[in-house]
Amino acid sequence: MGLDDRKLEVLRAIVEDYVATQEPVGSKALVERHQLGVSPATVRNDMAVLEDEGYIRQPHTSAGRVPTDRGYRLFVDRLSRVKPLSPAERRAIERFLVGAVDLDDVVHRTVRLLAQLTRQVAVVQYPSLARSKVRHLELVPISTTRLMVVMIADTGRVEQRLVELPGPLPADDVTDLRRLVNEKLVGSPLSETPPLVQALVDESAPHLRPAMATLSSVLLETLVERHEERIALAGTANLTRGGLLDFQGSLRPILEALEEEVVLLKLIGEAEPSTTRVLIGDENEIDNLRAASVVSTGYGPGSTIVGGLGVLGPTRMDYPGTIATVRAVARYVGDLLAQN
Amino acid sequence: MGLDDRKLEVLRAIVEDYVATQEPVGSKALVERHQLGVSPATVRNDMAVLEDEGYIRQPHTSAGRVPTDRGYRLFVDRLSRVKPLSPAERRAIERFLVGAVDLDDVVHRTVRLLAQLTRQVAVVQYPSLARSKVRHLELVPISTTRLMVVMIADTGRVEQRLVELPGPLPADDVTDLRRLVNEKLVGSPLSETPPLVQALVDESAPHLRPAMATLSSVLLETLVERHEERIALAGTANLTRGGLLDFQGSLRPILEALEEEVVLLKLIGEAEPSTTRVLIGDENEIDNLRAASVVSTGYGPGSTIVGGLGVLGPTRMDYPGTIATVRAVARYVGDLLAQN
DNA sequence: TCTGGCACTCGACTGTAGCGAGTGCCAGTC
DNA sequence: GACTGGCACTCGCTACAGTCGAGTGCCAGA
Repeated sequence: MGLDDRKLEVLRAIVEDYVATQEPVGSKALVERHQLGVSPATVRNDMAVLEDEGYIRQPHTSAGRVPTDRGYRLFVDRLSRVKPLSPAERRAIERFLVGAVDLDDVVHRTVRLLAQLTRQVAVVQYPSLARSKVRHLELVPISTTRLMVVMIADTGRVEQRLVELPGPLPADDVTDLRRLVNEKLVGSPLSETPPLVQALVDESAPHLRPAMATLSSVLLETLVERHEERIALAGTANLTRGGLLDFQGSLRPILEALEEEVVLLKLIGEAEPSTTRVLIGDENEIDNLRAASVVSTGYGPGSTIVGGLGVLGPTRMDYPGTIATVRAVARYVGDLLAQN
Repeated sequence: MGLDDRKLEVLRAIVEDYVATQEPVGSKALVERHQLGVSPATVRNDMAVLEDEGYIRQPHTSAGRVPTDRGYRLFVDRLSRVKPLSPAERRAIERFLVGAVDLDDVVHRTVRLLAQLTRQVAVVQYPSLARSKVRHLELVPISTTRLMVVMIADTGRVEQRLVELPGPLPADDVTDLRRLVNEKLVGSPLSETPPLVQALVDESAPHLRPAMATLSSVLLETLVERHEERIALAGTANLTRGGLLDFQGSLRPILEALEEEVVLLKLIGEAEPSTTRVLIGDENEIDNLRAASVVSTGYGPGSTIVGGLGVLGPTRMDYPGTIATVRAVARYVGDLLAQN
C-alpha cells in the first residue's frame, strides 16, 4: 500500500510522458527523460507496485505502461503542479472577449475560445434561468388575441413566448397587465416566482383575470418549471486529434452524448462555487463517456454562479493545463458579466 | 458517348446496389439481383463503356465497380425514381412538429427530425433576418442610460441588443422613441430599412436626436448590415455510420466545416424557391466537403422562402429517399410557419 | 535497498503462398 | 451486329512463419 515519494514521482513522470507522447512509456525512457536518480531496474520495481495498486497498466506484455483512470485521479489530486497560463493565452482570452455585444455573443465567443485554447470540445451553459432574477417583463401585442411575452433577466438572458389569449384584450388592459407583472416580479429570482405568479391572478381586477391566468400559466410552465437551459458547443473537430487511439476507436458514443442537451447539462451544469470538477473516464456517470474526461467549473459575476462551462477530451489529456484554462476563462467571463 | 437504355439501367443498378451494400458491385451480382435480361459478360462490356465515360470506376483491378461523383450526378438527374414517404415517416413528421411553442422550438425539433429521418447530419437555418419584416420594436429601459431594443420579426425571430445611450433619457422620451421607430419601421422588410432608419434621425425632435442616432446606428449595424444568421445542427453522430469507409477515413475535415457557420450558410442558405439542390462530392465548393454530398432546399410560409434547410452525408447516400424527406420536412415547416 | 544482467514475452513488421472475386478478351452463336 | 460462354489474368485479402526489438520480471550481488 505504501507509495513512497519516488513511486509517486514515477507515476507523475508516466502520466506526463504518456500525455505528451501518447505512447506507452517504458522504464528506460523514463529514467532518460526525468532525473529520477535511479536505474531502470528500480523504476521497474516501482512500476510493478504501481500496477498492483491499479494506477497503471500494460496494454500488452511487451509494452510500456499507461496510466489507468485511477492513476490519473491520483495525479490530478496530488501530483499535478498548477500550470500558470502563458501571457499569450492571457492575451488571447482578453482579445477574444472584448467587443462582445450580446449575451449570445459572449457565450459563442467563450465556447470557441475554450475549444481553441484547450484543443478539446468545449461546452458553455447559458446563464441558468433558475439562477436569474427578473429584470423586466415586456408584453407586446401581436394581434388582439396574441401577446408576446419577453422576459429580460439580470444575467442578460432574454426569453420570449407567444401567449394565445382567451379573448381579445384592449391596449389599456395590456398596459395594466404589464404594470402588474412588473410590479410583482421584477427583482425576484425566477426560482421564487411561482407563489408570486399565483398571487398575481388572485389580485387582478376581474376583467383582467382570464388574460392574467393564461399569461401566468405560460410564465410558470415555460420559464420556471421546465427551466429552459441552453447550451453552446464547439470544437468537436478536436475529437479527431490523436487519431483513433483516444476513445477506443469510435467517436460515435461521444458524438451521441454531445447531442443530448440533458447530458451536457449534467456534465457541466452542477457547478459548485470556485471549484473545478474533474471527472475521469469511468467516474463519469454517462456510459457513452466512459472513455472521456470532463473538466468543468461554474462561472458568474463576482462569487455567484449563474452557469457552468467546461471541456471534454480523452482521459489522456493535459489536466493541469486544461484546469488552468477552464478556470481562467470562467473568471474572465464572470468579470465580463459583472460589468454588465 | 452513346449510353443506351440498358447502360443507364446498369448504372442505376450499380448505384442502388452500392448504396445498399456499401461494397463494389460486380457484373455477376448485378445480373443476379436485377432483371437485366442479359449475361454478366454483356454487363461487363457496358460497364467498360460506363467507366470510359467516367460514371463508374474500379477501386482496384480485381474489384467491382463503384459510382463516381459524375455517376451519382447522372443518377440523380435522370435515373432516380421519386420515392414517396412511408406513412410512418409522414406520421413521424407530424408528431414531431406539433406542440412546438416557439421559433427556437420549431427549429430544434426540425433539425432533430431531419437528422433522425435521413440518418444524416441535418442543418436548419433560422428564418433569415434579411427576408423578415419588422413586426414590432420594443424599447426597454434597463437603466437611465441603457436601453434594450427588442425586435420582433414576422418570421417569429426575436433579436435583442443593448444600447448604450449618450446620456440619460427620461421615460417619456423612451415612449416617443418607441412610437417613432415603430411608426416608421413596422411592416418593412429589414433589407429595406436603412434609408428609413436614416430618415428617422433627421425627422426626430432635436432633444431626441442624440438618442435616436445611437439607437439607429445599433439597428443598422446589428440587424441589417451584419445580418445575424443563425443555424441549428444535429445528427453529427450519424457521420460515424458506415465505419470509416465514407469520408475517406477522416471525419476531421467534415467536423471542421460543420463548425463554421459561414460554411453552413453557404451550403443551405442560398435556396431557390421550390427547388431541391443536390451537391455531390466534388461539386461542392468547400474543400473540406469534397467527400460529402449535400441535399438542401428552402422553406417558408406559402411559396416564399425565409430560410434553408438540408442534410449532409456521404456521396454514397440514398438520394431519392433523402430528397423526398428534405422536401417533405421543408413543406411541413413552411405550413407550420404559415399558421403562425 | 538498489543495480546490472539475463532470459523471456509478445506485438509489429516482413515475406510468401494460396484463394477467389472480378475483369478483359476472344471465338462462336443467333 | 449484338450477345454469350469460356478462359487466362490481375490483385487484394488472409493466413502463416520468421525475425526484430522494446520492455519486462527476476535474481544474485553490491
